[in-house]
Amino acid sequence: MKKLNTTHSNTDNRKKAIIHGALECFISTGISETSISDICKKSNSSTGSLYHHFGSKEKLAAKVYLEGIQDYQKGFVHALEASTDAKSGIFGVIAYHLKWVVDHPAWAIFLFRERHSGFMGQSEHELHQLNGEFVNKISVWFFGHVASGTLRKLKPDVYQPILLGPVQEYVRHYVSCAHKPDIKNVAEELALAAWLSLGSEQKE
Amino acid sequence: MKKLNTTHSNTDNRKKAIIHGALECFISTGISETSISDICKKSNSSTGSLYHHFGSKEKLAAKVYLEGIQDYQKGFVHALEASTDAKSGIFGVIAYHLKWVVDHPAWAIFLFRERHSGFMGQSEHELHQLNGEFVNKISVWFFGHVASGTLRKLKPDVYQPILLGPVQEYVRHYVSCAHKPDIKNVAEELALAAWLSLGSEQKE
Amino acid sequence: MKKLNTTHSNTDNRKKAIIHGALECFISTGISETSISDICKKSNSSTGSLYHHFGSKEKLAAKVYLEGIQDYQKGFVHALEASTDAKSGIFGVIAYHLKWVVDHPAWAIFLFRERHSGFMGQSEHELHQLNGEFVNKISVWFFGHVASGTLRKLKPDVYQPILLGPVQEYVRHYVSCAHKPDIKNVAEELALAAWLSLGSEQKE
Amino acid sequence: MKKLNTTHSNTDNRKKAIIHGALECFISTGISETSISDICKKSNSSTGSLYHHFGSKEKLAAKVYLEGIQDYQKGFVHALEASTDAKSGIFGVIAYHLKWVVDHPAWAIFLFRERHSGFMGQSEHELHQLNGEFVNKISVWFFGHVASGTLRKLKPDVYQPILLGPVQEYVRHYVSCAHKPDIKNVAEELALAAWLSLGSEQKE
DNA sequence: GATGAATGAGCATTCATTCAT
DNA sequence: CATGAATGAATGCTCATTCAT
Repeated sequence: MKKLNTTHSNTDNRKKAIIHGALECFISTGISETSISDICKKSNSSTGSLYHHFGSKEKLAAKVYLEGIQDYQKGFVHALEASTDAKSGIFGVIAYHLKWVVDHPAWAIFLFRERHSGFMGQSEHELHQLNGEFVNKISVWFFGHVASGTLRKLKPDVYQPILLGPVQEYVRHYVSCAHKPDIKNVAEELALAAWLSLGSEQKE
Repeated sequence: MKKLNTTHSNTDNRKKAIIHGALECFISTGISETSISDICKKSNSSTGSLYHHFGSKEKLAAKVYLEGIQDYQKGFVHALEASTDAKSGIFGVIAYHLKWVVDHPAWAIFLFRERHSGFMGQSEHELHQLNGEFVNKISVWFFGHVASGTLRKLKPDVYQPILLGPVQEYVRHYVSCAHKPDIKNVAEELALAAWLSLGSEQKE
Repeated sequence: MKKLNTTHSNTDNRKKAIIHGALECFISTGISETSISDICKKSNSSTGSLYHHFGSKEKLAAKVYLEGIQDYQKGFVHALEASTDAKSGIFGVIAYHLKWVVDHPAWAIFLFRERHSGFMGQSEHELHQLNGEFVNKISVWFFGHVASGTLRKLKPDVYQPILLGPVQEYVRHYVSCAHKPDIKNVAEELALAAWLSLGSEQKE
Repeated sequence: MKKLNTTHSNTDNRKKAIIHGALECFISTGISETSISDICKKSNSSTGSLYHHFGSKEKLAAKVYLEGIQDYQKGFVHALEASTDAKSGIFGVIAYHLKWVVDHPAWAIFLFRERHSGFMGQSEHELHQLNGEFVNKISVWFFGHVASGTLRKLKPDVYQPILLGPVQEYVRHYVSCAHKPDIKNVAEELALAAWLSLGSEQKE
């Protein structure tokens, strides 16, 4: 009478359905504006079930956020660390960022459209840890290339803005409208821009 | 015989108080998370008064937003159009942006921390018009300098991200923590980065 | 400098405008559902003015009601007392009722569509007195004709319902829809019905 | 294994309690003047529960109305159609009407004291359908007896007013005061009145 | 008399969360 | 684990009324 051998139980499917339902709701109406009942309808689950699996709206939102950012960051770091030199690293991560956005449109909207302070609640710790490691790895990479002279020496705070600010800004706009970007060419131009700003070949 | 010379009526003061109270609340807890009652407490006004003057929470939020963005954009365009050449224009607007953020910390948090789609409601039209003119003026400036060869020719969509993405990203971070930036030097570095990305002197 | 010789001052006009504005609002949305502000808009007056002249919403509603019912009752009693015999009295008041409804459509809706208990508040006394006299006069008329044998002897409570119930019911329906009745013929049929019910010629 | 044979679930009881609580409130203070909180107190339920089951105040009011009118109309039609001739039909429905009022005093006040246009909102359709069938059945009955010559031929619009106007008017008065009528005798007199007005035996 | 800003209690409704089944 | 009825605090908003000008 027991369920034998369902490797991925219904439980897992249910959880996934809720997470995706929540994501859909969050991006189409905002986190605060999404009610538990909205999520239940979208994911064909019951209030009780949702609470059984996630405990609270806040924890569910955090779960959604972490799920996405983890995937994003893992690929990002991989792209960076797989690079053979500074220039290819910069081109790599910009291309990666754009591709990730195109491949995960819902997550992209959720992660990059708004700030998420205040919604992480108890899970803020987990997020901070994640971000700490992420920033750390990026910094290590940067400092290595600054030390070797391939990247210009700047105030530590500006590396990430200069590297990612333009793509982020571009994506934020792309994500607000519904319009698909011509990734290939845009990636090239944005990456080149970052490289021109960060690389150390003398100019001025 | 009445009301001679009350330059700023109580009505105006009341409205300003409400707008500023709302701004304070919005940035410290978020728009959705701010209740009308919060705003009333903060601005020492009554529910009725708030509604008498603004009609709804949505319209109030829109008013707050428009008030801020109008001031920001006016100065921005001025800085751009006052520039004598492309390089000084770029350095000018970056410096302007950072200075505006430091001078109007609350507005900066409100305007630059989150997207505001969905909170403009009926006022979206007014905002679109405002943004339209703003983007237009910037485009005109850019195309002029591209035509004259001082700026590189790129896809139209990437100019603004490359110009402002880094400062925005920097500011977003600065605004999340509470830490005052070393504006002077940071402005210089961010402006130079933008110039290196956009200027047409051959490098690569 | 004083207003000389305005027989009907602006004050009177203002009061009339408010009463009629209120009546319009009351019949189109209901008393409770009509706000003071609605009435002000409809009558081009200010809140303050309305309160200056009428003191409260309740008193205004009462004034509107009394104004109407007084006019109605005066004509009714006149029609009754001017009659030469029972039959002509009955035909007279039924015709009067229908004509009054057609001539004062707004008042008719207001007076005959709903009960007005609870809205008279302090003015209930005035209304009771008015109704008392009205019912009294009708009763006197009835009893006279019962005594003289032209009208059947019935329980006192049923005379008015039998006399007016049908027209009231007819009017209530006519007033709910917007459809003009063929007064002439309908009046004849309804009056005859009342006469058949009340008159004493033997039948059954 | 669960819930065997709970004929009337708690849910049903809860709904009934709310409907009756609402009815009580509506007749004692009016629909608009009754607050949701009043109904909750009267019915020992919570706001949330009320909204869970009825969706809105308007829908609840409609439900209360429909519940009552359905019961009233069903019995009315039955009394009419069970009659063997015109006269017994008329006497039957008048008696039925009065008896129903006495047996369901709260419903009677609610149904017959005020017009309910405007409070049905979305449910107006359901009501119109109900009323349509009701009026239809009555008309069929009337036309049958007119055709066979037992009832006088009149304009279609006046049959119902003449038949029911007097009782309605009588009941409306009875319902405004709290005084119990001497049903038996009154029913007789009102029914006779209707019969005298409608029946075709020559008189005048 | 006229005006309309100000007040704050009150209202319908929503919603995260709990819990019995 | 799943369900959905129940809860009640909280929210945005309305409105009769007051009062300074």
